[in-house]
Amino acid sequence: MPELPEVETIVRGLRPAVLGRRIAAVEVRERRLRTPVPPDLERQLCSRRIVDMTRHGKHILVFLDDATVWLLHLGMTGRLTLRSRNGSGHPHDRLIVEIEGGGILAYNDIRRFGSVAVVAGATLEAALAPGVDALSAAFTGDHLWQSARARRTSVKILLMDQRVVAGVGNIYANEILFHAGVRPHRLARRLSRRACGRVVEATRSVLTAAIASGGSTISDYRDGFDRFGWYQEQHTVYARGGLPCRACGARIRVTTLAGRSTFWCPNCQR
DNA sequence: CGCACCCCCTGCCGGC
DNA sequence: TGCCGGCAGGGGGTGC
Repeated sequence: MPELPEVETIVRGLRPAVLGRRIAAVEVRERRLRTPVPPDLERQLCSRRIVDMTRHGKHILVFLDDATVWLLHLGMTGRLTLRSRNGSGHPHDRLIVEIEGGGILAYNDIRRFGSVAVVAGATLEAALAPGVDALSAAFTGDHLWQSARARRTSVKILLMDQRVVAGVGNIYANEILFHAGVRPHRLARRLSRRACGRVVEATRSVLTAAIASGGSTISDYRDGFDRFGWYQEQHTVYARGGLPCRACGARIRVTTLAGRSTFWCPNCQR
């Protein structure tokens, strides 16, 4: 589910609500996530004050007052929401964090593909995928071009490789390549610097527009306050196989690339 | 190295 | 109506 725009929306919403507050209690309801929840997570989080909350790629970073960082990755169906009070009726709650005077931060994850950990601030970079954040100034056409040069893979697979650029998943890779006018299976190393620049520009504009719409809700995604995103209404190709292209009317094509559904317009993308 | 294919897990939807 | 296969925003592992 959550790619960069969804994670950014969650962080923007929750950050002001938790900043400066202390974690009063921690309850792990399910330790079997993608990687098992560490046995000492409760101890690592409890009584810590939250000094900052940011995002890198698809990771949520919660900076704590003992120079550690609480890392969350939401996988496919993860949600991080703030509720006024604890309660039952939330079947897939995996982690409950009580914020002193600030409600309950609940990590809910139907499929348990997400992960939770606490790392020392000094080891943060090692804990994250090495790719530059898709919205950072470091993600340039030249960076993409240089990354593509040594590799023999398609531009879509490269764009989704978190070691190259962090934050782009399947929905937005499809959307970005439509806006850049580039076919997903084009060999990345055969793109010109100029074309790489167009892909990076499209990345910035698509992700920014998606954030402005609160992300895409396909089925499971909700923001930090349990609200839907609306960018799915602006999707041009994703999940539109067989439908007419919004720009030219040609039928949107569907194929599989690296096991992921891939959509493109045979006329608008070359 | 790249990639096709599998896994993890749960829910939903369409077809029969 | 009910069952079964296929598919889903992610990531990691294997073997060719």
